[in-house]
Amino acid sequence: MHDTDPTHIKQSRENSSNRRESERESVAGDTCRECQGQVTHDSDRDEVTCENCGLVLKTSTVDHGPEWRAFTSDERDEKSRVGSPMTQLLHDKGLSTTIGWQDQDAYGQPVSSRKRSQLQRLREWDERFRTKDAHERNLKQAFGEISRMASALDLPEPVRETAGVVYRRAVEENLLPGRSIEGMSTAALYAASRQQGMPRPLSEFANVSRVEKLRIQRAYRYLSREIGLEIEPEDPAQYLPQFASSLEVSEEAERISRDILAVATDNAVHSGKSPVGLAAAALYAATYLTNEHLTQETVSNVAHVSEVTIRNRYQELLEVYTEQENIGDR
DNA sequence: GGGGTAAATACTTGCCT
DNA sequence: AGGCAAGTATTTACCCC
Repeated sequence: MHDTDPTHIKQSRENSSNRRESERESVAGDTCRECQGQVTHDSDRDEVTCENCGLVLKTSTVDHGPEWRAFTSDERDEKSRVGSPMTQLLHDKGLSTTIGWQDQDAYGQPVSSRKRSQLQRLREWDERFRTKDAHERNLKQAFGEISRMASALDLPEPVRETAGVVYRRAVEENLLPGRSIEGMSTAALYAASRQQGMPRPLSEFANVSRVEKLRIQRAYRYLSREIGLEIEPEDPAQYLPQFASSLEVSEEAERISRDILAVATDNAVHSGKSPVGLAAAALYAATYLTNEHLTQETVSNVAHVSEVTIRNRYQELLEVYTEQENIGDR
Protein backbone atom coordinates (compact mmCIF):
# COMPACT_ATOMS: atom_id res chain seq x y z
CA MET A 1 0.00 0.00 0.00
CA HIS A 2 2.84 2.27 0.84
CA ASP A 3 4.72 1.13 -2.17
CA THR A 4 4.96 3.93 -4.63
CA ASP A 5 6.45 1.90 -7.40
CA PRO A 6 3.67 1.41 -9.93
CA THR A 7 5.05 -1.87 -11.24
CA HIS A 8 4.64 -3.48 -7.87
CA ILE A 9 1.08 -2.38 -7.63
CA LYS A 10 0.41 -3.91 -10.97
CA GLN A 11 1.98 -7.13 -9.90
CA SER A 12 -0.13 -7.42 -6.82
CA ARG A 13 -3.25 -6.81 -8.84
CA GLU A 14 -2.31 -9.63 -11.12
CA ASN A 15 -1.69 -11.73 -8.11
CA SER A 16 -5.14 -11.42 -6.74
CA SER A 17 -6.97 -11.78 -10.00
CA ASN A 18 -4.98 -14.67 -11.39
CA ARG A 19 -4.91 -16.40 -8.04
CA ARG A 20 -1.69 -18.15 -7.27
CA GLU A 21 -0.32 -18.63 -10.75
CA SER A 22 1.65 -15.43 -10.93
CA GLU A 23 2.91 -15.51 -7.39
CA ARG A 24 6.42 -14.22 -7.22
CA GLU A 25 8.56 -16.28 -4.94
CA SER A 26 11.93 -14.85 -5.64
CA VAL A 27 12.67 -11.45 -4.39
CA ALA A 28 16.25 -12.56 -4.76
CA GLY A 29 17.53 -10.85 -7.85
CA ASP A 30 15.63 -7.69 -7.18
CA THR A 31 17.61 -4.74 -5.98
CA CYS A 32 16.98 -2.07 -3.43
CA ARG A 33 15.64 1.13 -4.91
CA GLU A 34 17.84 3.21 -2.62
CA CYS A 35 21.20 1.55 -2.77
CA GLN A 36 20.86 -1.16 -5.41
CA GLY A 37 21.76 -3.72 -2.78
CA GLN A 38 20.53 -7.26 -2.67
CA VAL A 39 17.08 -7.65 -1.16
CA THR A 40 15.88 -10.62 0.80
CA HIS A 41 12.61 -11.87 2.08
CA ASP A 42 12.48 -12.49 5.78
CA SER A 43 9.76 -15.06 6.14
CA ASP A 44 9.56 -14.78 9.91
CA ARG A 45 8.64 -11.17 9.83
CA ASP A 46 7.26 -11.30 6.37
CA GLU A 47 9.21 -8.33 5.20
CA VAL A 48 11.30 -7.61 2.19
CA THR A 49 14.41 -5.83 3.29
CA CYS A 50 17.63 -4.66 1.74
CA GLU A 51 20.73 -6.45 2.98
CA ASN A 52 22.84 -3.40 2.52
CA CYS A 53 21.02 -0.50 4.00
CA GLY A 54 18.32 -2.32 5.91
CA LEU A 55 15.55 -0.41 4.21
CA VAL A 56 12.21 -2.11 4.56
CA LEU A 57 10.89 -2.19 1.06
CA LYS A 58 7.72 -4.04 1.60
CA THR A 59 5.93 -5.52 4.54
CA SER A 60 3.38 -8.23 4.61
CA THR A 61 3.81 -9.76 1.20
CA VAL A 62 0.92 -12.05 1.88
CA ASP A 63 -1.82 -11.73 -0.68
CA HIS A 64 -4.73 -10.60 1.41
CA GLY A 65 -7.17 -11.12 -1.37
CA PRO A 66 -9.48 -14.12 -1.37
CA GLU A 67 -8.21 -17.38 -2.82
CA TRP A 68 -11.54 -18.00 -4.53
CA ARG A 69 -13.18 -16.28 -7.43
CA ALA A 70 -16.73 -15.09 -7.65
CA PHE A 71 -18.58 -14.05 -10.76
CA THR A 72 -21.83 -12.79 -9.35
CA SER A 73 -22.59 -10.88 -6.22
CA ASP A 74 -24.60 -13.79 -4.85
CA GLU A 75 -21.65 -16.03 -5.29
CA ARG A 76 -19.46 -13.51 -3.58
CA ASP A 77 -21.72 -13.37 -0.56
CA GLU A 78 -21.84 -17.10 -0.41
CA LYS A 79 -18.13 -17.67 -0.63
CA SER A 80 -16.95 -14.78 1.42
CA ARG A 81 -15.81 -15.84 4.84
CA VAL A 82 -13.00 -13.49 5.55
CA GLY A 83 -12.61 -10.52 7.81
CA SER A 84 -10.35 -7.53 7.66
CA PRO A 85 -6.73 -7.88 6.74
CA MET A 86 -4.32 -8.68 9.51
CA THR A 87 -2.35 -5.80 10.86
CA GLN A 88 -0.03 -5.00 13.71
CA LEU A 89 -2.07 -1.94 14.39
CA LEU A 90 -5.08 -3.68 15.80
CA HIS A 91 -4.60 -4.79 19.33
CA ASP A 92 -5.29 -8.41 18.49
CA LYS A 93 -3.94 -8.12 14.96
CA GLY A 94 -7.51 -8.10 13.72
CA LEU A 95 -7.97 -11.78 14.26
CA SER A 96 -10.40 -11.97 17.13
CA THR A 97 -13.90 -13.35 16.99
CA THR A 98 -16.79 -12.61 19.24
CA ILE A 99 -19.54 -14.80 20.55
CA GLY A 100 -22.78 -13.48 19.19
CA TRP A 101 -25.22 -11.82 21.53
CA GLN A 102 -28.27 -13.60 20.18
CA ASP A 103 -29.40 -16.63 22.14
CA GLN A 104 -29.80 -18.62 18.99
CA ASP A 105 -28.18 -21.62 17.49
CA ALA A 106 -26.61 -21.79 14.06
CA TYR A 107 -30.04 -22.18 12.46
CA GLY A 108 -31.53 -19.20 14.18
CA GLN A 109 -33.56 -21.28 16.61
CA PRO A 110 -33.78 -20.12 20.21
CA VAL A 111 -31.68 -22.16 22.59
CA SER A 112 -32.66 -23.70 25.87
CA SER A 113 -32.37 -21.71 29.07
CA ARG A 114 -29.62 -24.03 30.23
CA LYS A 115 -27.67 -23.29 27.07
CA ARG A 116 -28.48 -19.66 27.41
CA SER A 117 -26.74 -19.31 30.72
CA GLN A 118 -23.85 -21.34 29.39
CA LEU A 119 -23.54 -18.92 26.51
CA GLN A 120 -23.63 -16.05 28.91
CA ARG A 121 -20.73 -17.48 30.86
CA LEU A 122 -18.83 -18.12 27.66
CA ARG A 123 -19.33 -14.54 26.63
CA GLU A 124 -17.95 -13.34 29.88
CA TRP A 125 -14.86 -15.42 29.53
CA ASP A 126 -14.52 -14.55 25.88
CA GLU A 127 -14.54 -10.92 26.83
CA ARG A 128 -12.03 -11.50 29.57
CA PHE A 129 -9.61 -13.28 27.31
CA ARG A 130 -10.02 -10.97 24.43
CA THR A 131 -9.16 -7.85 26.37
CA LYS A 132 -7.04 -10.07 28.49
CA ASP A 133 -5.93 -7.36 30.79
CA ALA A 134 -5.35 -3.67 30.80
CA HIS A 135 -2.55 -4.28 28.33
CA GLU A 136 -4.63 -5.30 25.41
CA ARG A 137 -6.97 -2.41 25.90
CA ASN A 138 -4.04 -0.08 26.03
CA LEU A 139 -2.76 -1.41 22.77
CA LYS A 140 -6.02 -0.78 21.09
CA GLN A 141 -6.07 2.84 22.05
CA ALA A 142 -2.39 3.40 21.51
CA PHE A 143 -2.41 1.98 18.03
CA GLY A 144 -5.20 4.30 17.14
CA GLU A 145 -3.10 7.19 18.30
CA ILE A 146 -0.05 5.97 16.45
CA SER A 147 -1.96 5.72 13.22
CA ARG A 148 -3.43 9.14 13.63
CA MET A 149 -0.11 10.82 14.33
CA ALA A 150 1.70 8.92 11.63
CA SER A 151 -0.80 10.15 9.09
CA ALA A 152 -0.51 13.68 10.33
CA LEU A 153 3.24 13.53 9.97
CA ASP A 154 3.07 11.66 6.71
CA LEU A 155 5.22 8.82 7.96
CA PRO A 156 5.44 5.72 5.79
CA GLU A 157 3.90 2.40 6.69
CA PRO A 158 7.02 0.60 7.92
CA VAL A 159 7.46 3.27 10.55
CA ARG A 160 3.95 2.78 11.83
CA GLU A 161 4.37 -0.93 12.02
CA THR A 162 7.64 -0.52 13.86
CA ALA A 163 6.00 1.85 16.28
CA GLY A 164 3.36 -0.79 16.87
CA VAL A 165 6.00 -3.38 17.62
CA VAL A 166 7.87 -1.06 19.94
CA TYR A 167 4.75 -0.18 21.82
CA ARG A 168 3.75 -3.79 22.11
CA ARG A 169 7.11 -4.57 23.61
CA ALA A 170 6.77 -1.71 26.06
CA VAL A 171 3.48 -3.14 27.18
CA GLU A 172 4.87 -6.62 27.51
CA GLU A 173 7.64 -5.30 29.69
CA ASN A 174 5.08 -3.69 31.92
CA LEU A 175 6.30 -0.19 31.36
CA LEU A 176 2.91 1.35 31.07
CA PRO A 177 1.48 1.60 34.55
CA GLY A 178 1.58 5.16 35.73
CA ARG A 179 2.33 6.55 32.33
CA SER A 180 0.00 8.05 29.81
CA ILE A 181 -0.88 6.09 26.74
CA GLU A 182 -0.60 9.24 24.72
CA GLY A 183 2.92 9.91 25.80
CA MET A 184 4.07 6.38 25.28
CA SER A 185 2.57 5.97 21.87
CA THR A 186 4.11 9.21 20.72
CA ALA A 187 7.42 8.09 22.12
CA ALA A 188 7.09 4.77 20.34
CA LEU A 189 6.43 6.49 17.07
CA TYR A 190 9.33 8.79 17.62
CA ALA A 191 11.57 5.85 18.34
CA ALA A 192 10.29 4.03 15.29
CA SER A 193 10.94 6.93 13.00
CA ARG A 194 14.51 7.02 14.20
CA GLN A 195 14.96 3.33 13.89
CA GLN A 196 13.75 3.46 10.36
CA GLY A 197 16.30 6.09 9.58
CA MET A 198 13.95 8.99 9.08
CA PRO A 199 14.13 10.99 12.24
CA ARG A 200 11.93 14.02 12.67
CA PRO A 201 12.51 16.61 15.31
CA LEU A 202 10.75 15.88 18.52
CA SER A 203 8.84 19.13 18.22
CA GLU A 204 6.98 17.87 15.17
CA PHE A 205 5.68 14.99 17.18
CA ALA A 206 4.73 17.35 19.95
CA ASN A 207 2.67 19.30 17.45
CA VAL A 208 0.46 16.39 16.51
CA SER A 209 0.42 14.69 19.86
CA ARG A 210 -1.92 15.54 22.65
CA VAL A 211 0.83 15.68 25.21
CA GLU A 212 3.61 18.17 25.63
CA LYS A 213 7.08 17.71 24.42
CA LEU A 214 8.49 17.06 27.85
CA ARG A 215 6.23 14.11 28.49
CA ILE A 216 7.19 12.58 25.20
CA GLN A 217 10.82 13.13 25.92
CA ARG A 218 10.53 11.48 29.26
CA ALA A 219 8.58 8.57 27.91
CA TYR A 220 11.11 8.12 25.17
CA ARG A 221 14.02 8.12 27.53
CA TYR A 222 12.25 5.60 29.67
CA LEU A 223 11.49 3.45 26.68
CA SER A 224 14.96 3.45 25.29
CA ARG A 225 16.53 2.57 28.59
CA GLU A 226 14.14 -0.01 29.89
CA ILE A 227 13.92 -2.14 26.81
CA GLY A 228 17.37 -1.46 25.50
CA LEU A 229 15.83 0.22 22.53
CA GLU A 230 19.01 0.39 20.56
CA ILE A 231 18.52 2.95 17.90
CA GLU A 232 19.29 0.29 15.55
CA PRO A 233 22.18 0.83 13.27
CA GLU A 234 24.58 1.83 15.98
CA ASP A 235 27.29 0.55 13.72
CA PRO A 236 28.37 3.30 11.36
CA ALA A 237 29.70 0.76 8.90
CA GLN A 238 26.13 -0.18 8.10
CA TYR A 239 25.68 3.04 6.23
CA LEU A 240 28.71 2.60 4.06
CA PRO A 241 27.34 0.41 1.28
CA GLN A 242 24.39 2.70 0.85
CA PHE A 243 26.47 5.85 0.64
CA ALA A 244 29.18 4.23 -1.41
CA SER A 245 26.82 3.07 -4.10
CA SER A 246 24.89 6.27 -4.43
CA LEU A 247 28.14 8.19 -4.63
CA GLU A 248 29.64 5.68 -7.03
CA VAL A 249 32.97 5.46 -5.33
CA SER A 250 35.47 2.70 -5.99
CA GLU A 251 35.46 -0.49 -4.00
CA GLU A 252 38.88 0.46 -2.83
CA ALA A 253 37.52 3.59 -1.23
CA GLU A 254 34.71 1.70 0.39
CA ARG A 255 37.15 -0.83 1.80
CA ILE A 256 39.38 1.89 3.17
CA SER A 257 36.51 3.69 4.77
CA ARG A 258 35.55 0.46 6.46
CA ASP A 259 39.08 0.20 7.78
CA ILE A 260 38.97 3.75 9.00
CA LEU A 261 35.81 3.08 10.90
CA ALA A 262 37.25 -0.06 12.41
CA VAL A 263 40.30 1.81 13.63
CA ALA A 264 38.14 4.62 14.94
CA THR A 265 36.03 2.16 16.85
CA ASP A 266 39.12 0.59 18.39
CA ASN A 267 40.31 3.95 19.53
CA ALA A 268 36.93 4.84 20.92
CA VAL A 269 36.87 8.06 18.98
CA HIS A 270 33.29 7.55 18.11
CA SER A 271 31.45 7.59 21.39
CA GLY A 272 28.54 9.91 21.42
CA LYS A 273 28.96 10.91 17.82
CA SER A 274 26.29 10.24 15.30
CA PRO A 275 26.95 7.06 13.33
CA VAL A 276 25.78 8.67 10.12
CA GLY A 277 28.25 11.49 10.48
CA LEU A 278 31.05 9.05 11.10
CA ALA A 279 30.20 6.94 8.10
CA ALA A 280 30.04 10.00 5.89
CA ALA A 281 33.31 11.33 7.19
CA ALA A 282 35.03 7.99 6.79
CA LEU A 283 33.92 7.79 3.21
CA TYR A 284 35.06 11.30 2.52
CA ALA A 285 38.42 10.59 4.12
CA ALA A 286 38.76 7.43 2.05
CA THR A 287 38.15 9.20 -1.24
CA TYR A 288 40.72 11.67 -0.13
CA LEU A 289 43.24 8.87 0.27
CA THR A 290 42.37 7.21 -3.03
CA ASN A 291 42.48 10.50 -4.88
CA GLU A 292 38.86 10.30 -5.85
CA HIS A 293 38.19 13.55 -4.06
CA LEU A 294 34.52 13.81 -3.53
CA THR A 295 33.50 17.19 -2.31
CA GLN A 296 32.21 17.54 1.19
CA GLU A 297 29.03 18.88 -0.24
CA THR A 298 28.16 15.82 -2.29
CA VAL A 299 28.86 13.52 0.61
CA SER A 300 26.83 15.62 2.97
CA ASN A 301 23.90 15.63 0.58
CA VAL A 302 23.79 11.88 0.35
CA ALA A 303 24.37 11.27 4.02
CA HIS A 304 22.10 14.09 5.20
CA VAL A 305 24.68 15.51 7.54
CA SER A 306 26.18 18.94 7.41
CA GLU A 307 29.53 19.66 5.83
CA VAL A 308 30.73 20.96 9.14
CA THR A 309 30.17 17.62 10.77
CA ILE A 310 32.11 15.89 8.04
CA ARG A 311 34.95 18.36 8.42
CA ASN A 312 35.16 17.92 12.15
CA ARG A 313 34.87 14.20 11.98
CA TYR A 314 37.14 13.29 9.14
CA GLN A 315 40.14 15.05 10.59
CA GLU A 316 39.87 13.05 13.78
CA LEU A 317 39.36 9.88 11.82
CA LEU A 318 42.31 10.51 9.59
CA GLU A 319 44.47 11.25 12.54
CA VAL A 320 43.94 7.98 14.35
CA TYR A 321 43.92 6.09 11.10
CA THR A 322 47.29 7.22 9.83
CA GLU A 323 48.75 6.66 13.27
CA GLN A 324 47.52 3.12 13.27
CA GLU A 325 48.82 2.59 9.76
CA ASN A 326 52.32 3.61 10.74
CA ILE A 327 52.35 1.26 13.68
CA GLY A 328 51.00 -1.54 11.55
CA ASP A 329 53.61 -1.08 8.84
CA ARG A 330 56.53 -1.31 11.17
C1' DG B 1 36.19 24.02 -2.99
C1' DG B 2 38.33 23.58 1.65
C1' DG B 3 38.44 25.21 6.13
C1' DG B 4 37.09 27.83 10.34
C1' DT B 5 34.06 29.95 13.99
C1' DA B 6 29.87 31.59 16.74
C1' DA B 7 25.32 31.20 17.97
C1' DA B 8 21.21 28.32 17.98
C1' DT B 9 19.23 24.02 18.58
C1' DA B 10 18.53 19.04 19.52
C1' DC B 11 19.35 15.48 22.52
C1' DT B 12 21.52 13.14 26.58
C1' DT B 13 22.98 12.73 31.12
C1' DG B 14 23.42 13.64 35.76
C1' DC B 15 22.02 15.57 39.88
C1' DC B 16 18.58 16.88 43.18
C1' DT B 17 14.30 16.39 45.68
C1' DA C 1 9.37 9.51 40.18
C1' DG C 2 9.83 13.52 38.26
C1' DG C 3 11.92 17.84 37.32
C1' DC C 4 15.59 20.82 36.25
C1' DA C 5 20.09 22.11 34.50
C1' DA C 6 24.38 21.47 32.56
C1' DG C 7 26.95 19.35 28.80
C1' DT C 8 27.75 17.60 24.19
C1' DA C 9 27.00 17.17 19.24
C1' DT C 10 25.07 19.03 15.28
C1' DT C 11 23.34 22.55 12.25
C1' DT C 12 23.05 27.12 10.32
C1' DA C 13 25.10 31.12 8.70
C1' DC C 14 28.83 33.65 7.78
C1' DC C 15 33.74 34.49 6.79
C1' DC C 16 38.45 33.81 4.73
C1' DC C 17 41.92 31.46 1.84
